[in-house]
Amino acid sequence: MANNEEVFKKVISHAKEYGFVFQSSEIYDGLSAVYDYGQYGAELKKNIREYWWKAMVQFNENIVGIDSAIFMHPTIWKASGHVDAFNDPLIDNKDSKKRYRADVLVEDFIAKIEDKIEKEVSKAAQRFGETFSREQYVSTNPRVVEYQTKIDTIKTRFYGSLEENNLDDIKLLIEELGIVCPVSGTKNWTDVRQFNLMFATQMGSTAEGADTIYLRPETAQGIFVNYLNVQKSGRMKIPFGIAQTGKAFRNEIVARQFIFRMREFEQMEMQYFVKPGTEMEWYNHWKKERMKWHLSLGIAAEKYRFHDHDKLAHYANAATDIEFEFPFGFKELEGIHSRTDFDLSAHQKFSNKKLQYFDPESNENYVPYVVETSIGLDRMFLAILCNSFNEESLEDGSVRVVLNIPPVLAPIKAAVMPLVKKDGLPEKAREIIDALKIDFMCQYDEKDAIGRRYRRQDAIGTPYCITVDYDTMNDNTVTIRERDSMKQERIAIENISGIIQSKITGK
RNA sequence: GCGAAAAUAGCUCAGUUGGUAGAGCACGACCUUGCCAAGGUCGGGGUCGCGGGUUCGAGUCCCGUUUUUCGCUCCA
Repeated sequence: MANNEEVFKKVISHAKEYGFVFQSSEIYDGLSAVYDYGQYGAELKKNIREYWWKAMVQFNENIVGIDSAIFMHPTIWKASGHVDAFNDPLIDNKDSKKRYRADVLVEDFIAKIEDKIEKEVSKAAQRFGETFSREQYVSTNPRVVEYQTKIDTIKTRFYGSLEENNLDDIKLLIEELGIVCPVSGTKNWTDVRQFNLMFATQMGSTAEGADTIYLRPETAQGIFVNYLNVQKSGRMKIPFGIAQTGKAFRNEIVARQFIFRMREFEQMEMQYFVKPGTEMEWYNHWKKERMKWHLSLGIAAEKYRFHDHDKLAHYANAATDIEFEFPFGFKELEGIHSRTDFDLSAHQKFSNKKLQYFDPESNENYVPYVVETSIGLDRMFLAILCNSFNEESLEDGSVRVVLNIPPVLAPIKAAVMPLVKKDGLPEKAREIIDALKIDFMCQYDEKDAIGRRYRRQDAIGTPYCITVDYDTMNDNTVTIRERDSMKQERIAIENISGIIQSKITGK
């Protein structure tokens, strides 16, 4: 594991040194858990996005892509459950280092008092037998009344403070009640803090007219609220899918592990709308399809695994993660969720608009069920980077740092270089790259010894190097050197483009 | 958020009991060589993460802070 930590550090510094990923705002000491993509990172990221888009949208006639706005109507986040579900006051115990929801601690405390009441009630019930009236008992027995009063007082104060956002008083209440941490048994609490995982901003240019709106914490809702627009304007028939890639924002409490968990990140999501009752069939279909997509990149199958959820989120009736083995362990890369009609029904309710689909086959109206595939683009980027990074020991004892990026994703597809910087070789190489760069990202390099230039390309994962030598001047052939094998082949200039194309696509 | 470690040139690092900032690589120019990285000459680049303190004097000691990595925690 210590070894893996080393590897991860090397990947991170390689990413910076070679222009893949930079810390955001670095000259101002950086901004926590925000990163920028550099010249090669932006290419790699774009290529991953395109590879996904092709597999989902271009290759599936019944899936279309959209691009919805990051800003959305605030009520959308009430309907989706994000406002309520992620607005909890949290408190930490300093001794056990456990974090609790303050409301849960208080509710648990109240539950204990209620237990006491129940004990009193059941004792009394035994004593009085059939003549026992619970209602009368709890309203007259002084001890029970006292308990009940205490509960009411706590509740009034707690929810009052919560309403006023008076977090100090919530902490005071917890201290006054003598609530202890179930793990450490101590009352050594931090202040109560409110964590809202959504970023808020103001829309409207005047202060009094401004409304709070949120930066979307997921891209899925943009698809749900547009599903009828797309269905009608695109004459889509169920089952059909809507795909989207785009930025999402989460105010993570702890954001770490390089670009694995960032506050601003990019998702690639597809929502598949199906007839209720068929969702499990499609859930299994997409589970299989998505794993196939990952394996199509030539990454070892052992690096991947499914992790089926036992505990399901409020919107799902089945869920699994595709996990990838990062240097820091198997972690979620993609989620596949059967979201039922939770989202569409919620939007139907909150918007007062019918979001039903008329099924011409069965002649019925229904709210479709949704199966979602959702992959983190940045995580995929990190997976590719970690998986590609290699320090190879060569036969001559030297070490070669190489990124074995799948050619289809490589930022630069080919480098063109003259063997020497004279005798017309640079001009010839320029001619070649000028033709080649119309179809491929290419790079020209004439500085330093040729072997060194090859190694520079290895470090950024360029799969092919085209070298112009003295033979080129006579017979219009060049050598093409392959990154992984370091083998060279002599080919005609006119065939370069076709050969690179076929190697990249594997056809 | 708690705890641990780290931060010196673009990168990797050295810097002695506190005494005026170094190396290799990389980068730029020129010369030389020419198929798997490190030939020669010259050159550019650092207020040692930031802010305080102790001291005649701080990269070095102390405090705070920021960022990163790790453990715990959290994770729609």
